[in-house]
Amino acid sequence: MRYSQLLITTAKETPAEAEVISHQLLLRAGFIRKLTSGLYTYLPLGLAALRKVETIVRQEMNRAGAQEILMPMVQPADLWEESGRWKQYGPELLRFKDRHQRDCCLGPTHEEVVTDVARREVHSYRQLPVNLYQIQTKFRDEIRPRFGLMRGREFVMKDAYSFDASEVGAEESYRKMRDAYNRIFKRCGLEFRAVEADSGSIGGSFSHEFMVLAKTGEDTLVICQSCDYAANLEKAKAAPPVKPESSAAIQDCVKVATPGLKKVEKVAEFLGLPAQQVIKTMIYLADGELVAVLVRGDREVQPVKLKNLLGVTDVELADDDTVWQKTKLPVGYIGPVGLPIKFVADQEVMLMVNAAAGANEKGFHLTGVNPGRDFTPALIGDLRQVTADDRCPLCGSALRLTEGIEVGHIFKLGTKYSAAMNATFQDADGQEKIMIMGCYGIGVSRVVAAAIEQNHDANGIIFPLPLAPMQVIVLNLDLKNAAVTAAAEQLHNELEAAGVEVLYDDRDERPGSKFKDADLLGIPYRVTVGKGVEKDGTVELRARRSGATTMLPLAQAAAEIAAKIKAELAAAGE
RNA sequence: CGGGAAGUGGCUCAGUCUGGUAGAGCACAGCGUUCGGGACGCUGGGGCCGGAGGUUCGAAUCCUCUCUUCCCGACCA
Repeated sequence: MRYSQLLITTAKETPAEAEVISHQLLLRAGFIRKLTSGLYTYLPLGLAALRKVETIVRQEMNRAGAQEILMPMVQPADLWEESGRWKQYGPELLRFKDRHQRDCCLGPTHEEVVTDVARREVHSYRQLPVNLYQIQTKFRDEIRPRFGLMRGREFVMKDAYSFDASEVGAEESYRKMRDAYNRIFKRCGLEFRAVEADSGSIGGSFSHEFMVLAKTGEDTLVICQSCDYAANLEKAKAAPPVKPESSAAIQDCVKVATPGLKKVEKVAEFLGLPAQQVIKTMIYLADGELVAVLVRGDREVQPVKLKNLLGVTDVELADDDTVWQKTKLPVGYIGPVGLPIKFVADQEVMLMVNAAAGANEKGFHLTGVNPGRDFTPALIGDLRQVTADDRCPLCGSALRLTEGIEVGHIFKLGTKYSAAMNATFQDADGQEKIMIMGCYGIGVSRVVAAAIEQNHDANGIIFPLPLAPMQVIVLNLDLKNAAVTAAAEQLHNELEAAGVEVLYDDRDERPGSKFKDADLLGIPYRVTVGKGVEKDGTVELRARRSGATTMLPLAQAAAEIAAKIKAELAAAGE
């Protein structure tokens, strides 16, 4: 490919609209252009990088036994009515009417359509298991698209769906996908972790997220320093609480005036107790109903855990006015003793002895509060957020918190959709049974952004070789010099003939501009053809990541580079 | 949707406070000098200053409304 004929404009300056590095570099390097909020055009090199990810994903999905199909992006409301999601799904689902006034939507995901495919096509256990996938543009009308390709409204996703005849089979399908995902992200050359995750609104019994480690990640991961435990902070289990030495005698409940002291720290200080001796009572709205949540004073409530314990679809912190209007309870002085609304407790709270808590009366707290004797929660569970000070729930070692970008998510769905939509098959025993499903997504376009977040320097992108839109860039430093130009053209041709993806910079630009652009684009190998060719017949090979340079004789250059690339891709798992 | 910021050639911005009819750098086109880490000179094309209304002799600038974009929160690949 000749640079002079490629549709690309690079920019020295960072566009004002881009905040994160991948967005900035994708724009500066001329890979993408914004149409409007959350919608991007992929220019040739941006598309080339996207295709690299698609190809790896496709190869590994096929290798894992999945079959590629392509489903419509426009979907009829009827199917969504069947699954119950027409009502459940929020405004993120873009709905519209066609000319016959039929309700439709743009597919944000394809459980409904694929389940419809399965129930029409699959009738016998002999046809199972089957795993169907597609690579397609999804549309989600995000509340706040941001960070360029990281969270667009339109994005390219690989979504796969497995159908099995039995639980055992479904678990096997899940395991296969998990293995495939590990291979995919390894082949992409990314540093990533598979973590235990919340299964969210898609529902189902368990799931893993694949996280690319990068500072700009929107998620926080909890990773064990010594064993394999890794989880999303939303889901990370707190190590089981240990019962403290109960040398102190059980005290009686005493009401103490604590005027103006609403914060746990203030109350603790006033009472001369550590914060962990205070019961913190938070009031949440769970699907619109007020629920109090008890955690130790030095802990934070993890809303996702709360949502799961309560079995509701949405929880949010209730504001003070709402609480007062509905219950006449003064926020800051609320506690479990005699609390008139439903309340639940973190498991740690149940081990507290002689704790302090709000008295449900403005300006007063109670001391000597003891769980069991003084209050009984409706539910008890792990509700608090894990911190860096916690220990691994599996092995007890230290934990590390780190940021990650979610690039893949796999779920064991069970029969949520197949039951609702009546996707059944006849089993070997002649019985009609419901298929067991799993679903598996990869944010293909997000992988491109994540790769850049993880691989860049002050000069631009540093693509891992398997994802690079071009593997080599050949710079002709002196177009007017016949010998140099002849050498550069020859190298370009030989590399292409050897199956290398090469961009030939034949622009009439000064060397400095060419070097800068080559760095910005992140092409892994750069070959500079300049005076050296005339002097001693050599060209300079430079690795983008390490900056290491080697001089190669022109005659062998193409063959050596081609071999190097082949070897490197093989090492990456191709 | 709540909170914050910003809209001026393709990009980065100045000009707005104190109204007088639009500028710089980059990019683009031409010519010349340059040529191994984003050169320089000259010339040129390109902007109804996001939109609508208002105030005024006169509005990029003041007022009102509106649209859009970006950032922080709840959702998610």
